Amino acid sequence: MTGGTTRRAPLSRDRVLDAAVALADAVGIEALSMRRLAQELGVVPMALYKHVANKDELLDGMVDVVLGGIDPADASLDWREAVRRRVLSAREAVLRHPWARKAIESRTSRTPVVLAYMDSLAGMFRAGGFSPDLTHHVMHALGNRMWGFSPELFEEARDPSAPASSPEQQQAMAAEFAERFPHILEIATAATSGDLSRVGGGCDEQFEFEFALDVLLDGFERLREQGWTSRRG
Amino acid sequence: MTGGTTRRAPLSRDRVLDAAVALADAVGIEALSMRRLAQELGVVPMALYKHVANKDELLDGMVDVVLGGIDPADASLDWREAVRRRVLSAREAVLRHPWARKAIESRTSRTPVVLAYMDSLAGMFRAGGFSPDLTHHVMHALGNRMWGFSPELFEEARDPSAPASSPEQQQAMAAEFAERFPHILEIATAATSGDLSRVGGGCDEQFEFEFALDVLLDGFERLREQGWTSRRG
DNA sequence: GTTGACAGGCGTACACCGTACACCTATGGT
DNA sequence: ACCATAGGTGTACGGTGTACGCCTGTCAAC
Repeated sequence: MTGGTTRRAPLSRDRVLDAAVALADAVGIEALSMRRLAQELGVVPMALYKHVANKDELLDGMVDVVLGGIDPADASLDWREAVRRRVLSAREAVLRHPWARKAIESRTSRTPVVLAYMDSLAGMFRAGGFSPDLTHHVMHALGNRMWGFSPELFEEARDPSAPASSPEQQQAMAAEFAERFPHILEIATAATSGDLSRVGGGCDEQFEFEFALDVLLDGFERLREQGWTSRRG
Repeated sequence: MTGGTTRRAPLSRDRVLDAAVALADAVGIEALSMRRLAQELGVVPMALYKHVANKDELLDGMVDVVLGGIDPADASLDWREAVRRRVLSAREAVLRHPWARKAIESRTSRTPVVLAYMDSLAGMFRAGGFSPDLTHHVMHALGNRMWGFSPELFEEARDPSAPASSPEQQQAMAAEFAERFPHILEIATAATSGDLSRVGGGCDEQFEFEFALDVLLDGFERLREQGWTSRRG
């Protein structure tokens, strides 16, 4: 008899990918191993290789899953709002998974999902009156902003396992920091409205992201109006 | 007697770091292991641990070595040219080592070298009349452009080990591509002045980089003139 | 039915990784 | 002359990705 305990549902590429995403969400990308993933699926490690060629392909697939969460394009909007929303939607999708950023950065392959996203973005510029030439360059300029992140420069990465230091040590370190990196201290102060106890609390990354995005979009708009072209030489 | 063969020069943190950089240059960052590095230095793997705490610290140190190649700041320039040169110098330093980009992206720690670079950049904005507030936001906006790269979206990553496909297959793939990603095809055509055989040859990454950088710098300049402030609420 | 191909899960094995721990030894200050 | 110590050694452990061969349940063709 086959019954008793219901037979485990058979694996599939999608099931493997979904489980990998869930596992990475739970334990982090660096703790995601083929063995651990197999265990999670109640299966022997080598079974996974019937569904993904190797770990790199697994990671590519996981990225595709994340990117699948990006909102579809809305054709009724003007180019600027359309691009803005799409990029911010990508950001949301990526930030839903803490590991996604690193995974996207480390992958270099262009899967069809990635190409489709880039294509729709390029289409928005074209529909908005951008020349193919200008579209090409602004796509480059958007760079990884397309994916909804840029390195979080001021992220403190407060290490909770760091050894606790005495107040005097902290004070000494703060003093040295102020001397060596006065400008960083200054802008950190500005960012926290002078409340230096909040420095570790981080800035409003969403605000910073939109700030940079809008500076770029403003610039693009101006270039478009001017009929900018790269004819160089 | 100690002579005969001259005794191997003793290790030091700097010697380890330099050897690691050279090895990564030669064999790539993913083939850089503690064991391989030790072998290169004619030493047993564990000997390295007297000079670096672990592999992560080794990578941090390597990044610092690379960043050491950035030109010093020139105080005689106006802010815009100063920032521009410094960022482009960082780009040069990073691109000298093919692995550096990935290494910088994967590290999250702020070593003193990194902080010093950020601080000098912030100082340029401040000296150019940017408020601490605006300086903070433009630093964020520069994002990884600070490090001289952004994801090379159109880099073909032509895999030479890819199986050769027949002309018919290639044609079929091209046709499918044109149908699924028409806008990408269009801007690729623009980028190569219509010579599609050059599509894989890549764009002028340096041009694209400076394009984006200048759009940002233009935007920053305008915000500065307007006395922009983030007082939000 | 019977058969045979085959998709998919299993087990073993290998080479490699980072690094903890104990040990040895040459060096230099006292 | 002493001994602490910095720095190189050797062994060992638990992890990794994955090549290779086997076994089994499913299903189409006869």
